[in-house]
Amino acid sequence: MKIPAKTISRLSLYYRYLHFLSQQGTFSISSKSLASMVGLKADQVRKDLSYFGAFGKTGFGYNVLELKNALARILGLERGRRVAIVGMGNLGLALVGYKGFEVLGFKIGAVFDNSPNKIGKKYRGRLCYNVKEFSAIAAQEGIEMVILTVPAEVVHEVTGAIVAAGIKAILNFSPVHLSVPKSVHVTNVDLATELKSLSYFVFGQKTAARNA
Amino acid sequence: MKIPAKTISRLSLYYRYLHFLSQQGTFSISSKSLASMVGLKADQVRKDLSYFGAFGKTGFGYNVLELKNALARILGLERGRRVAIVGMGNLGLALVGYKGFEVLGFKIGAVFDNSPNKIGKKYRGRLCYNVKEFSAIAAQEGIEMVILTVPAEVVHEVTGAIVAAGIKAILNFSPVHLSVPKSVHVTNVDLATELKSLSYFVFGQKTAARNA
DNA sequence: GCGTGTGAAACCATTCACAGCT
DNA sequence: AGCTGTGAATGGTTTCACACGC
Repeated sequence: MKIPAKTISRLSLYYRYLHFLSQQGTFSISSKSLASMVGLKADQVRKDLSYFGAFGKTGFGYNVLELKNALARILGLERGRRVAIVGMGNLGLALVGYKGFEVLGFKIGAVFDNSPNKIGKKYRGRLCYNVKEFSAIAAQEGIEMVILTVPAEVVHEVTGAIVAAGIKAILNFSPVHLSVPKSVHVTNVDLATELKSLSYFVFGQKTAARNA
Repeated sequence: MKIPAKTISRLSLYYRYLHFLSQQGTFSISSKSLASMVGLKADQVRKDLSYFGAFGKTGFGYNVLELKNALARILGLERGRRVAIVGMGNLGLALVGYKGFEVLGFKIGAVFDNSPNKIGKKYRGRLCYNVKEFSAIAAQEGIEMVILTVPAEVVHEVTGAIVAAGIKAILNFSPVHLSVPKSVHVTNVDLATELKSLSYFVFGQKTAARNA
């Protein structure tokens, strides 16, 4: 069966709320309550889960811990993945300190930059390596995923090195399209684009004059 | 005609590349070349544009500057929108310094926090205000959009203040669902969720055992 | 020939509605 | 009674394919 990509990102969302609920000691939850927490309909939650199996008990709901563990398995989170951040500019720096990653099982295993000012310095306790050494350090540190926060000018070069090192997952914050082999998964997070879309919904004009 | 939300985010993307092309002095471009820059098919580009009019010349392509200006009009970017950042933690701090916003016509008009340690300090030249004064300062500074980077615990309270101040556009980085009136547009950027989705595509298992 | 604009077709995702279990 | 799991229906988006203009 073909599973929609949107289903996957919703599963990630559910996982976060289940994590929270399990910390609260909540034992069970219905699709309806879970849905209202994340701002969706109960149908959607059940359909999403149904792609992967039947996790609930009829007339009862879901066991929070069981469902959380099932989602961890599905999402590949059973063991903490080691992540590198490449590019110690503003954004990279902020992400090194972002607690949301560690809580959910990701470990920042190494950070990289190309500037002599930054290489060798420590950021939140992590030594910054030369991006030229990426392949060696990534292997040594068991890096499996990369968060890419470098400026547009060096994206292609850096991406080449990351792909060559065998990394298959890149979360790309730089505002350019990455060309990578199909076997490498890229998710783009584009802050300026998000703002522009938002601008349309509030201020944009729904139609434009035909060109003269 | 109903315009897909996805079309809008792609228009934002096209805009960025057109901006770049116009700086290079490129005069015209075909849907095919534009598509290859952003990693899409030419059909998609043409279809997206066709919702708003006919901007191209048959057998020739699009005039870069004309198309860029048309998109600016459509997206509501003709004049710089003033944006506030609420929450001067790691991420908020990084975003104050993020150049991508200013380049594309957004202005960081004010920054806010609730901590006495931060209120009154300057961040990248911008005075940090008490979030309690949000309404007054936002009016004074002509704030039209908000980037929300506060911790989960205070999200509801802060969101209430933002909505009460009449803001209609929120870019939410906090990992909780915002409940706001339908007239307020929220776009969520959830970094941990993006990483988890990525994890699925690389490490996740496509099916799970039925529950025992 | 090259490249746009656009209906029509194909594809994908969400919502509905209900059977079935506890 | 309450809630899940899922086929069927609906709705939305992308891709196709072709008429038309330069």
